[in-house]
Amino acid sequence: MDNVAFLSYKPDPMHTYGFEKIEKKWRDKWEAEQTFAVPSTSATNFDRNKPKYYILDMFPYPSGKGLHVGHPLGYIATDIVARFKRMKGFNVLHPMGFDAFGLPAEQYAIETGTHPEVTTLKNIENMQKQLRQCGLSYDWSREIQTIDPKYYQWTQWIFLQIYNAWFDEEQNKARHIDTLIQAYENDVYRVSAEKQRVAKQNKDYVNATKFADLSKAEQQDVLGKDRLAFLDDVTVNWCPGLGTVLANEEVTVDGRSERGNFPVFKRPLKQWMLRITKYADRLEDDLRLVDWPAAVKHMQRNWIGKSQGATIEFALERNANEKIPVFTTRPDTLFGCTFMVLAPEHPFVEHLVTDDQRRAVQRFQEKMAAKSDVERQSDTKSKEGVFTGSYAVNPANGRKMPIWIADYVLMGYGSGAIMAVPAHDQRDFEFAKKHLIKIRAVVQPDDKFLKEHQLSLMEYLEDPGSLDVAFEEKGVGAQSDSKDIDLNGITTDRAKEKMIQFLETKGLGSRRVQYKLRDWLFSRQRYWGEPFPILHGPDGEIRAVDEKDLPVVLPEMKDFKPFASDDVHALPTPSLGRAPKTWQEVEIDGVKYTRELNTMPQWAGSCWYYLRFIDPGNDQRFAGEAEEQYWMGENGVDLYVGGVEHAVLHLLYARFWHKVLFDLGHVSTCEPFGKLFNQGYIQAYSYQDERGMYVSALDVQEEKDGTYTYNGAKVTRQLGKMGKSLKNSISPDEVIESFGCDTFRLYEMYLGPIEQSKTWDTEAIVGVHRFLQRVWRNFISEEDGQLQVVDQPMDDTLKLIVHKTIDLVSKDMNEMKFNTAIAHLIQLNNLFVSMDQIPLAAAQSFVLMLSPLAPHLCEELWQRMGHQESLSYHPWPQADRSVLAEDKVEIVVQINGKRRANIEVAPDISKEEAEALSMQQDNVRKHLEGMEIVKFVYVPKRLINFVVKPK
RNA sequence: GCCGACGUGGCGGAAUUGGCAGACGCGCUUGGUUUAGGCCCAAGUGGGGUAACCCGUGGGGGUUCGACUCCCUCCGUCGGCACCA
Repeated sequence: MDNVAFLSYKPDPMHTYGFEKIEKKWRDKWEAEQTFAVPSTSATNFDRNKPKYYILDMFPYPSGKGLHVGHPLGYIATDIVARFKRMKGFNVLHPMGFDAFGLPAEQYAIETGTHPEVTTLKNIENMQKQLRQCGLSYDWSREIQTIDPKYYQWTQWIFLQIYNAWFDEEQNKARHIDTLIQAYENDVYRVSAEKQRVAKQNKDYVNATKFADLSKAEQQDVLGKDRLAFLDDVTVNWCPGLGTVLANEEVTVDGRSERGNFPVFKRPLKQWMLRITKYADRLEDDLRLVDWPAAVKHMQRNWIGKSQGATIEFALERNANEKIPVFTTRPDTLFGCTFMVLAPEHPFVEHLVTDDQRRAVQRFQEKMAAKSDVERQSDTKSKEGVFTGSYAVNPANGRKMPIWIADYVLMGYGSGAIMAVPAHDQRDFEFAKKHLIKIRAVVQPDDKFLKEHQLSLMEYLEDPGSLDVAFEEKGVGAQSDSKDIDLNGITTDRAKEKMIQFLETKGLGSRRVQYKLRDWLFSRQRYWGEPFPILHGPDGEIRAVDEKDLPVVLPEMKDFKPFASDDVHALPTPSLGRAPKTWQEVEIDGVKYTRELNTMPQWAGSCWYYLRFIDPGNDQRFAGEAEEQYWMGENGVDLYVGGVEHAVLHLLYARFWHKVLFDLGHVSTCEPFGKLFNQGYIQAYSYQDERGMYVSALDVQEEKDGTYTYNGAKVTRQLGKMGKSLKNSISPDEVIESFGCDTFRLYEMYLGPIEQSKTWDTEAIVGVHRFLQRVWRNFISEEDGQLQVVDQPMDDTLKLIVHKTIDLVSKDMNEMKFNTAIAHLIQLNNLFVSMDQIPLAAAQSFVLMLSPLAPHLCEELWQRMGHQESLSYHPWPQADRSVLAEDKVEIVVQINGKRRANIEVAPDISKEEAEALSMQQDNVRKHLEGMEIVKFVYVPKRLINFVVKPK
């Protein structure tokens, strides 16, 4: 069947069951009876003693484009698990909602010229309609929308928790800001490390002896140095095309916005930041605790970028008191350091440069400043740099080293300066070769390396000719040339350790853990987001909105467009600047405050929505304590399913918020998502004509020679995403209309493992449809529509097969291997086809097992079997172990690994009995003739193997 | 460049975790039903051979009575990170 035929294909009514009627009947019934609604944990009809299972989908953005068949893949999978767990006796929480704030919704609203709320609500309604026909067992009574003021009231509340918290390094957790104020007021401010650090940063306040003596604005300024949410002058990613700044995570590698693909520029700006870096260590460490795909953990670790090493102070040659700190992960190679490199923007450069080098350095700095980030990052080969004229002293051996600046050292990481060890670092090596700087090998390579390059150890370490390959060392020992420390002949790991200890005792440096993770830029200049619950006073005081005054409702505005611009130099201006003055200005006790005009980023609402589902109607707290403890207990969300695209952004931010809430005592687990599962994508072929235009995939014909044509013209084929613009999108609606929702669900699951990407193949769908038709025909007579099931016991063979299937399908369900579960059910059903009459017990087990996958059909059959209650909460069938414990098993007899016979034996016979029995087989005897048995292997229940050789 | 995952018929994919490779479905072949096509039903379908049997899980090597599965190595595909010191 080609694609054209698929469109017009309708199963023959003569040979299909009336899925349209059946599916509508049961969907309506579930909805009318609220079958899947979960009562409050304190309700009388709620059994708190039953185990809980919280299963969650990543909630969607209500985009205007509607769903294609790829979207429901994860929802169908979670629905099957939810239905399975209910039958297994769990209280199942399975909610759905919409993440409706943010750029995509606003961009769509701008494109269509209507208010984002109107378009968003319309899109939500449309998506709900599409989701409903997939037969998903959500508790819709718990639906949430992030744009609802009753929801974002708590988003704002959580922001205030973060704002009113500081990170106590000693306890390695967040605490309420009052504890810090108290410490300051108890005069600790004057003497504590905090005070000194703050004093250093705020030279103006050094003279104040008491915290209380500072002005309100000054106090807030001091506290801002420690609050987990704070205003700061930072270099931000400014995107004029979108009229907003973006988080690092929202900028692509080639320096464009992830949404809209507009160019992004660096520029300094005062912005709200969240101090996620304080949690870098715990975010990294606690990945141990969660059951997540290795790839996602890997990506998060990569993003956090923890590396262990040391900070080493390098003194200037001309003045030993002036020091430049560097960070290194290879302190053991300190003796091999032959020069230093600073980032071109490093503030110390000005101080270092000598008169004769000044012009060259300035020219280089200007050149680097002119380069965009994009250019600088893509250009990893050139290794440009210039000598500053100054020298530093290697603290370990007193050698004099030139100080350079170069493009390959970044200001944003470590201290913006490095010790260069050209012999043992690829980049330093390339730089040293280009600029003819001395190379010194100090780590001894392994024997294999020396052999390959035909070098002796001495040659390697001394001969300049060997240094072309020096940086390739594999590291088995280290050399040193100081009397104070001996690293010779020990492993790299031990040498690192020894060097750090040496540096610390000598006061030359210290152990240091460095992270790539930066603080989270939390403000946006767009309209369609949560307003900050923050007020600005006339004297620069920052003041949190009182909790009782939440929510700060987003003002009604006709013109909500961002101040976007083609002008690179245009300044970021918040859209809320267009809001009425009555909204912008607030008077408290005679003081006029203005509202914060930035809004929160798209991620804010999704950082905690899983907590709201627990108790969505609560207007006293984000969720009731007892409810939170029950549903989040132990593992948090028990199963969280969504795409890998959220591996770093959403999942890192949500973990961070959750940890703050945990530290402040608002939630009971330190991790929100115990188990995470990434569903794959559904891919589809798209077709382009000669001009590169996409043509409708449904109208493409495959020719006999394997090429593809559209209206007779040749087109090229490519496998990729499904989408309206690619003209290869298939909506669930059309599939459900032709084949029914049960077939659609079954088919999506049958394509392959959920975690894998797979190709949508319109042809194969008839396979599972045929299966469901056969199921129907097996149970319901075509002539009279009567149930064809007899209340008779199963014979032994059928019993064994049914119980084996129960065993296998149960296992598959637990492991979410729905494709193999379906295969086993098809197999059992094929057995039913060959039977005249199906025993009731077998039919019931079969229908129960199929029901999570094809719920409508199974409910109908279940009812026709005489049951009043929905099977949704009926216990899952149990495999009878005594049936499965066979009294005879067939095992293979092999000779030298070759199968020679099959014999039936009792499963628990002895090795000797097995040997004797197998010897009685003619074929075995024949092959043993003239042979000597060297060894006899017996694997109980599996096989027998004779190892023989000619006599 | 670094890190990670994977490689099984014409296709999507199974394999009780080291035990009869290819379950199940698509496609294909033949037959039935049908005015015809579609739908539906039945049988067959890794390769070679009349057959007994032989060969087969990217290539090569190893461990084992026995390897898709474990180890080494090479090749290929996909994904992540990318001047992070």
